[in-house]
Amino acid sequence: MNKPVTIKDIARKFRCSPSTVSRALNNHPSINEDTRRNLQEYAQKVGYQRNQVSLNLLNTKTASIGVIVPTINNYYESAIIEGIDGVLNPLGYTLNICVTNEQYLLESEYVTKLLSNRVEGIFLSVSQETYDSGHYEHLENVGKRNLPLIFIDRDYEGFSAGSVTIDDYHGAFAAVEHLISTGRKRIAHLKGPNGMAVTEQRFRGYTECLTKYGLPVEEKRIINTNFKVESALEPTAQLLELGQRPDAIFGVNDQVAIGAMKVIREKGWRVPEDIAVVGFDNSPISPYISPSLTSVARPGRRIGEEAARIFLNYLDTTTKKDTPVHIVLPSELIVRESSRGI
Amino acid sequence: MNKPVTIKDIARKFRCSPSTVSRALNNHPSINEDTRRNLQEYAQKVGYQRNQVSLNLLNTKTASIGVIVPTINNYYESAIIEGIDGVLNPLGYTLNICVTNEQYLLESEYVTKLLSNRVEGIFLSVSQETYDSGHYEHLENVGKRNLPLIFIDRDYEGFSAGSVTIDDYHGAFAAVEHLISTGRKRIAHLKGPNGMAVTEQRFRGYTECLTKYGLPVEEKRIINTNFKVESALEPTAQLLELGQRPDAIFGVNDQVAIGAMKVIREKGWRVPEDIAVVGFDNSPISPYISPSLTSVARPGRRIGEEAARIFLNYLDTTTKKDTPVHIVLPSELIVRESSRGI
DNA sequence: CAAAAAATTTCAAACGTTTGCAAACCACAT
DNA sequence: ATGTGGTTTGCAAACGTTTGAAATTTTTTG
Repeated sequence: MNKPVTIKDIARKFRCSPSTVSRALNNHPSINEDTRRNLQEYAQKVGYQRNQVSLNLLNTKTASIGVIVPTINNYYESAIIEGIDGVLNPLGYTLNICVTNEQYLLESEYVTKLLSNRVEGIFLSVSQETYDSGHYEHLENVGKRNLPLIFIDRDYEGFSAGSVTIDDYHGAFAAVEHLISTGRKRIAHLKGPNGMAVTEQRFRGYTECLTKYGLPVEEKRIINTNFKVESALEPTAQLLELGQRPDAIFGVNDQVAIGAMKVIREKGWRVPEDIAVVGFDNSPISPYISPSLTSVARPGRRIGEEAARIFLNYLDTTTKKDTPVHIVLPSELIVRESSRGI
Repeated sequence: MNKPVTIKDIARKFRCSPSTVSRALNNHPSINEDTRRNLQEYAQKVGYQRNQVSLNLLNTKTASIGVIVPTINNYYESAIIEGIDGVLNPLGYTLNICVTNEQYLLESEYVTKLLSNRVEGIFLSVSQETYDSGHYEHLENVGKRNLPLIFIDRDYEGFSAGSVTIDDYHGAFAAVEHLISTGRKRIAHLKGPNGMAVTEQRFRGYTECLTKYGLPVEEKRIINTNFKVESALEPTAQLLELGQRPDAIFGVNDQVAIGAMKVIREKGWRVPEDIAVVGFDNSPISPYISPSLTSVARPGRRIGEEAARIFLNYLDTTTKKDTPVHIVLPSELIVRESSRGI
């Protein structure tokens, strides 16, 4: 690992000042044509790369922004990141992606690290632990710096900042309404972990829809999962053993719905004839599994894009930023085979 | 967006020198106990965050490393990243993730950017365009700097550097051998894009296995896809219309295999009775779709971890680094319903 | 009380680059 | 020779931090 060539090295070699080298490499007009060519050729030859770190220090800006997410191992999350990247990368920004694994401690450390690295904005999808604990001290310094902070996907009520989320409530409502409209009456819900906004919003959509149509909200038809496919297996088995077997299952996401479908079939029931299944996320394979999965689509990429635009607005000092912008994107029910009418 | 508080600001406030503040905040022993406490309290109060950028410049090191991948929107790729992160993050490194979208130009720009940002190593999963073009000029400066460079997942023969790949050849071989052992004779292959190492290795495993068992390699049973589920639909339909209909399909990845299964069933055939299907990747849902998908598991996380270890070895100057380390991890066939014996 | 020792603080340089301003150089006309 | 104007180059400061060595203050000791 060699030391990188610096402007000073080149200056020494050519017995000129660093300023001259700097200007030559930047095509400054007041540099002699020959000097410029020689210096540029030499720089090229020795593989000179301008030290961006020093520039960042000089300009007290870094053109980098932090993105903190619970996981990237997931279609939806990575679509969000692609959305942010798609808008900000062409503008010269570098993304600093941090994966918290749903841990408060990591989230907190990452915030500090990003602040310390002088990112110009932070996009944060709050971790589950952070939700549970209700902490937001780790965001205090972000507030003190008044650094652009945008919550993505998961809003965090305790803290005033911009946010882009999707309308989980209406998405869930639509899903359940659809199940009711196809004649289902005993609709179970495989819920996410308690306390998380996504979880609770969808849950609320579920319960309020049932209530609206005069159906009872039965506690025994509501079981928690952790979003993963494995976590749906045992709960689904339980549901199937209820005296009043559900005739539909609404999963908090596609993973859970897929897990439920597997168990249903293993126990000898049919989807959708005996039990309809609806998921959430519209993950890329949902149209291709069998039966294809009815699901609520979340525009992941657009969340990222909108969040990036909010960020860019923050920078625009002409706009007042006193009132944080909240954008709620609509979700869309996509009906497929797994919930066909009976 | 306020200017961050600096050590100088604090020094001015307390009418002392920046050195004192620096030492106080770093708990240097030669600082008076009271001074230290006062300064620390004040720093805390105003939300001082040490400027890592200036430190990076001072120390000419950044503790950050670049990761360039074609996409993160994919279980396997993101597992690799998690593997790298898992090893390097606890050691204080920051990952700088760059997504090329399979474009040479972006890959090239990212290399420059990372070099310019003085990352201490680069993990590169070469983009498809780079493969196609055979370019590697964008890596020249990495070579000149003698910066640790590790190819992940996709090796790049034109350039001498460490690499961690998986044994695609034997994985594919095992998959096809398994199909043959269950009595299949007309095994088709949904191939990836031509020219990519993964594609060609798996293809070689496919052809050589057929040959070994005395089966003909029929061109009309081999069709290209682009890894995505949609790109398998039309090709599968074609396969089904062959006079000699295939009795098995080996997909270059799970996505493609899932697409194939869908078309097979839509056309009225059964999986695995009429046509067996095998994928590659062992993606998390493969056990849960119906029929569950036989697939070759690639240890994505381990690739990342091993790559990180190679990187750490580079740093260890005691080891000679003249001969780049190449690690090939085994892949493992996982048999499920989609290829049950007839 | 002076001198020595210890404790605490400051100075200055360094990391690599850019940039306003001053200085040097050149050619040419007076 | 002197002045003018233009071209080219160099100086020095700045960004924020750390750190060895020097300087200052305080404490201890004889």
